[in-house]
Amino acid sequence: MVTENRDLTEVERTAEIFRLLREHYPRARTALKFDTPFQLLVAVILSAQTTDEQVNRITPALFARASSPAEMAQLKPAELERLIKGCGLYRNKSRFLVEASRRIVQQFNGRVPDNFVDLVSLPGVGRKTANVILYNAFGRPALAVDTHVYRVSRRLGLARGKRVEEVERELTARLPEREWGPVHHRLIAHGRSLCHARRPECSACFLNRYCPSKIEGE
DNA sequence: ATCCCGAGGG
DNA sequence: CCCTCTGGAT
Repeated sequence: MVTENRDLTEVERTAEIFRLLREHYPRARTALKFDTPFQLLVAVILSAQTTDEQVNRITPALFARASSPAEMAQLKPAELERLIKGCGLYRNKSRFLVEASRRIVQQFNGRVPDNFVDLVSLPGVGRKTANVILYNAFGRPALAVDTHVYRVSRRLGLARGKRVEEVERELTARLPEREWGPVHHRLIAHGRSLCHARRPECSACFLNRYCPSKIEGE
């Protein structure tokens, strides 16, 4: 109902962007396969610098061997590295998985914590991983800022801060809590399908009218 | 700021 | 060959 020929305000522009994202990615959700919070924790740690598809190829055999923190805590480093090879960064990830599993057993009675402070206290779990677990495993309001969310939201002018934590604050401030998780997945879907890191497909993008970073001819 | 690090795409 | 993929620790 924009009957006047005036520029949209910032609030109107961002609202329109979020609306179009919701319209184009109505069911965006994590592609990682998991049955329990612990399995999700493992999958998210493995997903660093790797595609979800690659993680899903590895986790079935891994979970068949160890699907609980108690079981994974006892795996020998060599065996675990073999199980997760193909994921990249496997030495770090192997160490994180064993150490985090031990801490979950010893300090949290074998249960993945459902709060941010305890989650980020686990080795290999940073802000992004903790927020992914809070939303996807426990249904808590959380907006994880990963490489896609960071890049896409800044290009669209939804956030301006340079630090990840600032971007997270700006995005959550613009949205009701129930939208935090869904928006995270929609921004990722958009980053993967059109708003690539290298050559964004601006001419094919349904948001290009509202995008301050639109590149002509792309 | 740098390191880790395999798989897949262009 | 180069780059990127839902990072975290030092």
